[in-house]
Amino acid sequence: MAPPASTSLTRIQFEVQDYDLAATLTSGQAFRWQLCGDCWEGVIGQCWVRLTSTERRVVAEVMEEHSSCVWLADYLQLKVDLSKILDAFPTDEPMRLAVRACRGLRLLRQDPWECLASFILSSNKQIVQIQQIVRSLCEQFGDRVSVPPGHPPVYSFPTAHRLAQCSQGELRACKMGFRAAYLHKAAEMIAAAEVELEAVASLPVAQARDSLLKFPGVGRKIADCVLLFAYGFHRAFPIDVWVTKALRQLYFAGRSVPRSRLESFSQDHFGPFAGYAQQYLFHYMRQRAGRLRLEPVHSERASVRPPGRSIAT
DNA sequence: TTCCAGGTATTAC
DNA sequence: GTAATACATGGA
Repeated sequence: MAPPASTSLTRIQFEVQDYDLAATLTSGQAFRWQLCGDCWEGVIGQCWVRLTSTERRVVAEVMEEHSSCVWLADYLQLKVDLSKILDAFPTDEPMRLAVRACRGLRLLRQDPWECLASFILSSNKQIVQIQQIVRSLCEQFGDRVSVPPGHPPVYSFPTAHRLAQCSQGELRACKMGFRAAYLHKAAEMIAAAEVELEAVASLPVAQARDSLLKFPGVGRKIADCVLLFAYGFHRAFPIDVWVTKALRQLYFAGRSVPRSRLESFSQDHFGPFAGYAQQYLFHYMRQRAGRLRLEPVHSERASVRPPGRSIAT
């Protein structure tokens, strides 16, 4: 376990248009971002990151050794022209309301293994519980990363090789229940190079999906999450309980609709950025149901910055 | 206490 | 092929 390599912080500013950082980081794509005072703190790869945003800027603080900003711009998809994406959405009333509710929401570009593993842990779990499991997994099996002086320890997401080495019992201690067997087997498959996640990126979407479906605990929905959140396949359209509810209520007059019908409708109706539209509908429904509580964490971590107002609106 | 959660695998028809 | 059911755990 390597000690922190440096102690100095670097500040990087990005000019942006239409970037809603809070919506992006709380929309159920990634599970490691925490509101600390008026900042968001998380880990990308081996790098601790603190983010804030204003109307025209995203400001990042990272340790000096990670100050090349290419990886961060890629993760946050800062260069994406959002207006082009929103213009491609269908012009119906539900989409208009969803965009009005969370305009500026972006899809992230995450590491495939972290995304795959996190979503294997997501099945039949609430987002807050997924966050707890992932945090525990990182603390138990991740590596310490460099943080500012006085900051509590922070850990990277554990590699597949690391998780393949530990027992299912050790994984279960992170409260993941029956998902431990799935995660462990998936880690073993990666470690044995049965599926190469890097190669999936260059496949056509159907073949990419088939590759992901080889992992235990991965069905259509989780495969589509990874296609969308890690690989950037913008037509992937994960249908979970919230999106099912959104489609039924907003497009099928509340009727019960077979999953197969929802799948065909999603592919026909939402266009080339269907996955983006899906994320707007997902976040809109959760917002409407009052399921987004953006309160700063009440721990010593919050004292790194003075508590500020909630970003929730 | 009961229901349900960014589902999947298994079994039954 | 579609429909029910078990699965670990904990928030609401």
